[in-house]
Amino acid sequence: MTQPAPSRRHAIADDLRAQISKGHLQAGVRLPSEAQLATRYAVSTPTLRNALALLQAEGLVEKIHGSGNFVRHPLRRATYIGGGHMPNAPAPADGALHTTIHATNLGAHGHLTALLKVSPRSPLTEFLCLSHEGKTPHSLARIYVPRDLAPADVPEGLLAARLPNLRPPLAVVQETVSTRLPTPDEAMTLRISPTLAILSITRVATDTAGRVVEAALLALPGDRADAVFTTHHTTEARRAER
Amino acid sequence: MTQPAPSRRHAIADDLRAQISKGHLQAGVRLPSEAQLATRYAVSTPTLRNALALLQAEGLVEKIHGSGNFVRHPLRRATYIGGGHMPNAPAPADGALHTTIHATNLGAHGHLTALLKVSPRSPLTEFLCLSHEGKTPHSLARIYVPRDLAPADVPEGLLAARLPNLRPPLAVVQETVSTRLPTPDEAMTLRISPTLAILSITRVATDTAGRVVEAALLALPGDRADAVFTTHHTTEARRAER
DNA sequence: GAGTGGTCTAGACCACGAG
DNA sequence: TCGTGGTCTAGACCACTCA
Repeated sequence: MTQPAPSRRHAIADDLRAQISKGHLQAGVRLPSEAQLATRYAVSTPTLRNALALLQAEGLVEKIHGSGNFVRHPLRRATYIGGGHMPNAPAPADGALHTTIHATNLGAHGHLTALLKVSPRSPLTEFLCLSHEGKTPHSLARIYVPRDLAPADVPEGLLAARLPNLRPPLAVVQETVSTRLPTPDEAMTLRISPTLAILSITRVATDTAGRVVEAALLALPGDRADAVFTTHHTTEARRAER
Repeated sequence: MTQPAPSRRHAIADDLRAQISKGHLQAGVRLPSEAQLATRYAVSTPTLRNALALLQAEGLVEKIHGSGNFVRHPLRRATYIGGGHMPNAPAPADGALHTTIHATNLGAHGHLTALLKVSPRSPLTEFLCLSHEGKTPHSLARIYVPRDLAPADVPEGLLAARLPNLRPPLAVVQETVSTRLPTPDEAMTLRISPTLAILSITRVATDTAGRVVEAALLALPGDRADAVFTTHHTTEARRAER
């Protein structure tokens, strides 16, 4: 009833998907060339490419121009833990996460002024954080901090270790989660297809005095990212809600 | 540097996008037919359709088979408030939300057994909730409750009013947010393109005795949905975290 | 340079929607 | 029925990767 279009590209995608999940096509292997696959399935090349585009949007296949189509490695899911505990990145399952951080000074502009509640061109420090698990990119974070709150003279090599400890006491952390297509930059950096949606998290941290001390823009690959938020309802909290 | 492919379809999409944002193409109007647009931009029909597909994936354009391409109405964003306060649906900006609920009895199976921590075929009640704001679908929720906790004899017409009040005291609410492509069903129901990612929220509510009293699977259109989670750090809570 | 994917064309045929 | 979008074809030409 809800299967009006068993089009060829879907049939081909289903077949390849099945072969991947059954292990006939193992992770990392190169698929036959598009021309060969088109011949095998007796379709034209655009149709076959259309089928591959479906798998690509699901994150099952990675296309590398001039080289071939590859079955992606099984996705270890990256879990972002909400609630303001994590400074910048999701925690990988096995802890083998490597983060590079690059700091830049700049002036507030655009959405940042609203997020941080500062005036335009007010001095900020941007931390650009890219996390890898092994060789695969795992998350991209842009963290903005008013410059007077930023660690001033920490060598870049030590930033990763120091950042988590440099934050003032927080009162409220608000995280807004949405999904969107990646910018070309983000797609390149995270090595995902430009057609694969990302999980976009905007985190605003406010200190006990009501000042915004951090705004973080996180981009997580949609094919392997979860964000988990746990709320504990104590009796008092439940009472307070009414 | 990051502009390697100013391909025609992107140029066309950019042009149409600009016309929409400038108001030259107003919300709700039908675009010229694909054949006419192809002639105007001097490209073939597949290329033009490719350009429209980009706008469709961004949620700017809605294609209606046999009828035409339409500029979508500006998206009032649907905001889901985390923390277990909302029974089933995001809150619309202006409160004009209409929800239809359909209840079904079924046995636990698949992921549901793990989510609800019950044995296979254990009796459940499913509430299928579809929320509309005006004529546009806003969210789709499938809520599963162990049958002995489900309201037994409430007429369906009253369910919407009763559901929020029927829940036992909660201890922990855990919400997992991810993004994925909609199933064909979901795309139909939410009236979104099958290529537009959705925000998928799995909410598991546990009562004070540690029993899972509800598992909810929510699907929100990715082009207009946000999920907001706010964490209040009291001094004691911060201390407890260490 | 050989082989791969990336883009595009010009046109065919089918399926859906509205009058 | 007619105009619309949906799918597909066969092949051209370009750009990238790797030996």
